[in-house]
Amino acid sequence: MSGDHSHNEDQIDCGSRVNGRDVICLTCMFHPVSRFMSQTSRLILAVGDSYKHKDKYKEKEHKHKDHKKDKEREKSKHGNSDYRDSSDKKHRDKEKEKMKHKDGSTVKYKDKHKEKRKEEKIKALDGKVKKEKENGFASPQHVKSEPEDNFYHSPKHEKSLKRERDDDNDSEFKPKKIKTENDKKAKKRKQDDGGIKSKKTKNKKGEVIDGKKKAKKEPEEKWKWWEEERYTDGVKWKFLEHKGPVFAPSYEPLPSNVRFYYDGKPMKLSPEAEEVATFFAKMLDHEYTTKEIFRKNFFKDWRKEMTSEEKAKITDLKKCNFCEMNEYFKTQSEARKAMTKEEKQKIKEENERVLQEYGYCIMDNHRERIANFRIEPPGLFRGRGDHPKMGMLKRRIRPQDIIINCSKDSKHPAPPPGTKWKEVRHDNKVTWLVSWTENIQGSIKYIMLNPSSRIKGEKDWQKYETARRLKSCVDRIRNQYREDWKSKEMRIRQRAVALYFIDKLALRAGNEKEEGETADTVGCCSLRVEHIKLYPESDGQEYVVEFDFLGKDSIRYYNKVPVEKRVFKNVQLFMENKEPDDDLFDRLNTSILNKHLQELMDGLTAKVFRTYNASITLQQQLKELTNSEENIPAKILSYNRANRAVAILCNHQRAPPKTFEKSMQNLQTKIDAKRGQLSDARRELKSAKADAKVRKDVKSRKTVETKRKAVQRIEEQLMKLEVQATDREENKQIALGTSKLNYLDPRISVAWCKKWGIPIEKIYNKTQREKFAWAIDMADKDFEF
DNA sequence: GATATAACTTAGCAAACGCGAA
DNA sequence: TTCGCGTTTGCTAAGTTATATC
Repeated sequence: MSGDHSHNEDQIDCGSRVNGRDVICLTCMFHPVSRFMSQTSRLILAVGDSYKHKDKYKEKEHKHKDHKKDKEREKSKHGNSDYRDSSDKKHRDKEKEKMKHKDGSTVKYKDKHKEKRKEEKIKALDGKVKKEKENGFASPQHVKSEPEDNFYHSPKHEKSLKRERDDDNDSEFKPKKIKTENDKKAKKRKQDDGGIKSKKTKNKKGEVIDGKKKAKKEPEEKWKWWEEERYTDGVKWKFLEHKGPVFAPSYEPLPSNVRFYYDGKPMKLSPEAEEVATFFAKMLDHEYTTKEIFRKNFFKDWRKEMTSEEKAKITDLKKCNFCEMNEYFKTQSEARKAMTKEEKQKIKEENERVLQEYGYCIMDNHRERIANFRIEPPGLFRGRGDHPKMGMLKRRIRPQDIIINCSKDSKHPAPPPGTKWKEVRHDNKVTWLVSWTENIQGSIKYIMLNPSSRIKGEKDWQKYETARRLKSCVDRIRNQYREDWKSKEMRIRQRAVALYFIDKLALRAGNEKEEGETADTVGCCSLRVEHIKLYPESDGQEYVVEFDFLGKDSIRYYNKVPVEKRVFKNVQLFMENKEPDDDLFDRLNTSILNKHLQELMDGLTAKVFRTYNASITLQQQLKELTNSEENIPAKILSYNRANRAVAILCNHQRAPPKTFEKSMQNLQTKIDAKRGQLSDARRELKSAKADAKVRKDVKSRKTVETKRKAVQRIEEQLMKLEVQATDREENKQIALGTSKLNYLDPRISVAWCKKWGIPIEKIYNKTQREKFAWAIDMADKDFEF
């Protein structure tokens, strides 16, 4: 795996090991993709668990924190000087003069926020609570190759794709009305497509039950919602009926022989305290339970559940022994695995029954699958990365916490006997069926429909249509932000540079986050000076910017990329006279950016660039990598490589599977065996040929043919295995699923499959085919994103 | 305009599932 | 039939964006 080249000065060499993890350069890792990756970018991939420490990274953070501490003191002495006012470099002075000219305001958008962060940081440091970056994952980042031929004009907007549904302002949402409306639609479609499936889709409410049975027996008869009209004016549905959520099973106290020990002595806990103790006991093998914050938060919340006697006695978590409880749960889990077939079958049937009862709702005459109909059970909060709230108790949700959303005229879900819902509302401007407020962040959680549902599918389709519209005006937008790099106003320059990063590197928007409430992660607009390094020259390239920060889910983004001179100079300017923990874009936030984007194109937001660039990259890559001469497995490898290119662009990483090495070894063994088989078969063919030459009879000629076919078959099998090995190796720490599910217009994949005669099942599994049913149905082989 | 809140999408991990080899 | 492994599915945290409120 080791490459013969090395990366940058303070970078890690390809093939070396950092803190026990392999460092792999993607250029070595998979060539076809690297072909389109910028030759100048340097991609380093450090292998490891996303939330594990990486000392090198940590060290750097430490340095920054210490540095920050010093600077804080200095700053409090001298006040916060405006970086625009002092510079010893001539050209920058000139730039600054220009800036001042038009942008004389002294108030920076983010000052308040920044100050707060500083205060808290000082507090944290004073309190000797050192925050460390947990994630040691370096991103396998690549720079999107910028398409030059973006002048394709999508002929239609999503709005024009379908006629808008008449909004009859029906505030009552009576099924009767729906029927009338549907009858109209049925007539319309009869004209359109000969009325296929009209019977089922046109059923009135009472007949849906019938459709239920039908759906089970004849799953091929699916509702083509994409052939119908859409609602307008924010109405999401007109009729909604469901059975409410399924609550977590109530707590079952431990058997008396399973004991908790405090300070070496057995201690019987009250049911409330015991339940919370089991949450911790179940996690004993997890790294979480060794983390100081986790333990602190857990213990604090656990004590809240204790009786006063327990509280008085249990004062030190270190003296708590949960081992017996932990053993008990392990035994339970073993027992579950060892259940008889019949027992397992019974459980399966019960699950199916619950699914049938609670897992579906009726929305506008159709029985639709609900995504998450079970309420999240109580437990300990497991935040990602260095989360300040990890270990806190996630409390049990009760009926009185639940808000039900359904039609007025539907059969309302009944709360469990003796309980009440918090509220039953009838809001058809939202898509959720059930909601509750969670106690860790105070955010609202929802029960919504499955991705295969009309309501989700329509939105998904619309998302890709917006991205396709961007395709037709991306050149104009790019030209504009290039112009804006020269603006006299700082805020406009910042906006333009940020947009360039979002477009070129597929960065997320980067909202501001409340300090101390979540892990310290950033996106584009919230980048800080400490996340960027500038190299006027590096590795023979000019104007190189190095990004190193923790993004969503505390996944590390690392990328060293050459940028245009003007961008470089601007970033230099933005960084001037700032502290490491100052915002890079102090005059920009996501709201400002998105407002600007909205002006450039209707419906345009920062995240559309991610969708657009992901999809366009897939399409380009498929064109480039697919070889018409190759067989199906080879073509699928090409598809996966194109998919991989997108995953790299979007920085979708995964921890290498625990069994990765072993599984590669197994595959290699298979390959070796197959090679042996092949040489045997070839030998046999040779001798059969020789034999046939001597004998010259039909039988021996037949034998030759048989042997020839055997060789061919084995060759094919070997090729398949080798392709599989390549694919798996290249995929070691790249997650394809996220981009496939969320960023790639499915019509591109469907068109590709149709063009090359690849069964769609090879690209999408059952769930994915359900989600993308609309695309599978509507895209033909000539579809262009 | 700033801030809070609501609604919805995107994200990675791990348990469950299911299939082929032994 | 069992076992081991790859794949699928469920789970829920963590983002983005729109909207409401002050």
